[in-house]
Amino acid sequence: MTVTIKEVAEKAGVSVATVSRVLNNNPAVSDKTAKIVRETIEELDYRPNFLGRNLRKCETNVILAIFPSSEYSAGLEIVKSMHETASEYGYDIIMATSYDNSKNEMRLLNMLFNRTVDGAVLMSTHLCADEINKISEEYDIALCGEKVDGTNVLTVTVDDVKGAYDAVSELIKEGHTKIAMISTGNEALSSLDREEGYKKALSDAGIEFDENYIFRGGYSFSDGENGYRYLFSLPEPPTAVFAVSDILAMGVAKRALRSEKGKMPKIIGYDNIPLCESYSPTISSVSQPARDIGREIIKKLIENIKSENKCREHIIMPHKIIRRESF
Amino acid sequence: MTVTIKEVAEKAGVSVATVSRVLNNNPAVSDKTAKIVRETIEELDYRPNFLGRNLRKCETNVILAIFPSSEYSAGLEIVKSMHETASEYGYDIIMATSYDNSKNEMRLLNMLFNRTVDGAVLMSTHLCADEINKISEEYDIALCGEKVDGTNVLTVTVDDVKGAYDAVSELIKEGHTKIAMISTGNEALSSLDREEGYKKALSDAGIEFDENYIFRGGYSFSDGENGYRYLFSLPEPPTAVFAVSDILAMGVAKRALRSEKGKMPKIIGYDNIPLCESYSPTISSVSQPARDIGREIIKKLIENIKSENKCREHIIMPHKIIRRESF
DNA sequence: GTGAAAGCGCTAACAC
DNA sequence: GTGTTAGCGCTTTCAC
Repeated sequence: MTVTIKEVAEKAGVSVATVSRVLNNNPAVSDKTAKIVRETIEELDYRPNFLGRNLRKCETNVILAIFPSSEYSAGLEIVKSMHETASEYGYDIIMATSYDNSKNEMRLLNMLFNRTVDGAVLMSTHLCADEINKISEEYDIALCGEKVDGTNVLTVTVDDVKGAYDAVSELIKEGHTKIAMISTGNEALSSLDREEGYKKALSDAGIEFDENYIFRGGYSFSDGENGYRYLFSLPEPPTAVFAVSDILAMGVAKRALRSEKGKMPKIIGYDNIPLCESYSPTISSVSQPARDIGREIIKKLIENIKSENKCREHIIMPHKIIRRESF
Repeated sequence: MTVTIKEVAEKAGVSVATVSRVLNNNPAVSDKTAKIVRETIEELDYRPNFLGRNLRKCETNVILAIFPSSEYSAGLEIVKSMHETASEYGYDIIMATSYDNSKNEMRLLNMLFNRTVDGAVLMSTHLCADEINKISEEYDIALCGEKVDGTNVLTVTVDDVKGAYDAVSELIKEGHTKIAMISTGNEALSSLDREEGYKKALSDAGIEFDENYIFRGGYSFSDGENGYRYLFSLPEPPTAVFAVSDILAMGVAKRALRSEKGKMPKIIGYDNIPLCESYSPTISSVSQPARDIGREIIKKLIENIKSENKCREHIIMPHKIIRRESF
């Protein structure tokens, strides 16, 4: 077993309370005593056991970010900024992945229930509103990037309806009328919102919505490729494509590049992951302000952790359309 | 405060010891008592506080994987498989990023020192051999993907010298003699090994090594692009390029595609990240067996955690050359 | 089969 | 300014 506070106290010839005071920078310790204690700590290479400390204080200064899948690269950007903000407050961020499995998600949330972490950020979730509300009665959680209807929990997102609306409107402004959409098949809430925005933009421009112009697959690159194959074998293929994620957009671009028919449709993705800038062609996208999202959510979550007065706002951050070669 | 074991005991009319036994499936409890206790737990929605539990048992069943940067996507593959293996043993994996900063790394390792986690896997590290050895005397850690010379710690890697050797040898076999390398500027140990393998392959084939043919930048896509710009403005540009990472290789490919001089060099990257398959052109690569690496390292690490008999082997997993369009 | 009680390492009243 | 002590929530030995 490792060295404990008691051993430090004995060796330094003081009580454990004094050692504890030194550890917590309590000013009520004389400089002389503090010096001796610090030297002893150094000498024994003592590290406080946080299990004891946390048990007593009922806090860990760690926040858990739960990812839906390891492919959610937009989330990594956000976590990076969460980390920076958390550092300022003396908190650490750890990540874990549920691999799109609600059982895993619950298991990870156990770290919250059993007080291994002080709070959790769900970067998209498979839980339903009731479950989320129940958890938030007793624990500090936040939703990031994706709101869940019917929840009353701190949430930071972009407006997905509006983001999609703006993206599609840009395409319309350029004269396109045959605009297809590539969405995800499941009930990912952000996808549904983006579909709504897509339809609204068409309708506001007086373009009739054609169900055949929506392809619903999964999240992956190859789903984008399949989307291309489907859409461009239609009798009247689209001239522009709006995809609910950048990876899907890249899949479309790749297939288009290789197709013999040649003509490259205009393409716009969503999330503006770093790779958009690097892909060939570079991919236009709807950008989430990752830095601001991460900062905002951690700031509010830590405030919630520290106070009885819980903020349950739904904060909407502004998005931006980034135009690159694909559009 | 949440409901505790004591309240469960009172409500169920038994002692805390009995509740604890039920929680731990101790067979010495009568079915009747167990049933009552379980019902009470359900009723009160009681969740054991792991801080108490862990403090007592001195274990948390959580392993921390420390990432060097959020761009290390090959690591995500490995963590996925670590997670699968850990689950079988009742362990959870959490991730955190040091953002290539050894101070952050040490801060994260505090979770190990203060017993918040039972073990840690360093997915590449900025610590030196002495520090690592010292930590491993008292705590269970493992190195993954990158060995550190002079350490005596459980390590699972591929043979980077041989991986690079094989990649370059393949290029030579195809008749190339002007083979450049794109490496990282810093002292990332795997990069150094890969440089060694590169040189050895050339020398074994009787090709003279030309320092001008090595470009050293960072890890990013744009470093790959810069590498291309540098190499292909040399009086005698190479005909093939070996890059120490797939992202770098993609940067080269993109610039090559856009260059007016037209000719695409043969390109091979390293790590075989999923994107290799999706990029345009698809990127040849040296593949690490991510699944096997993750499984092996977690299996051994958990064995170490549970036993006094520490395995400190350096396990080398086989690599594979994956040929795609870029080569 | 069950309960009482000690104790894991730490912090925070409360004394002095 | 420092020490004594209770107790955070849990497990486990030892009685019974």
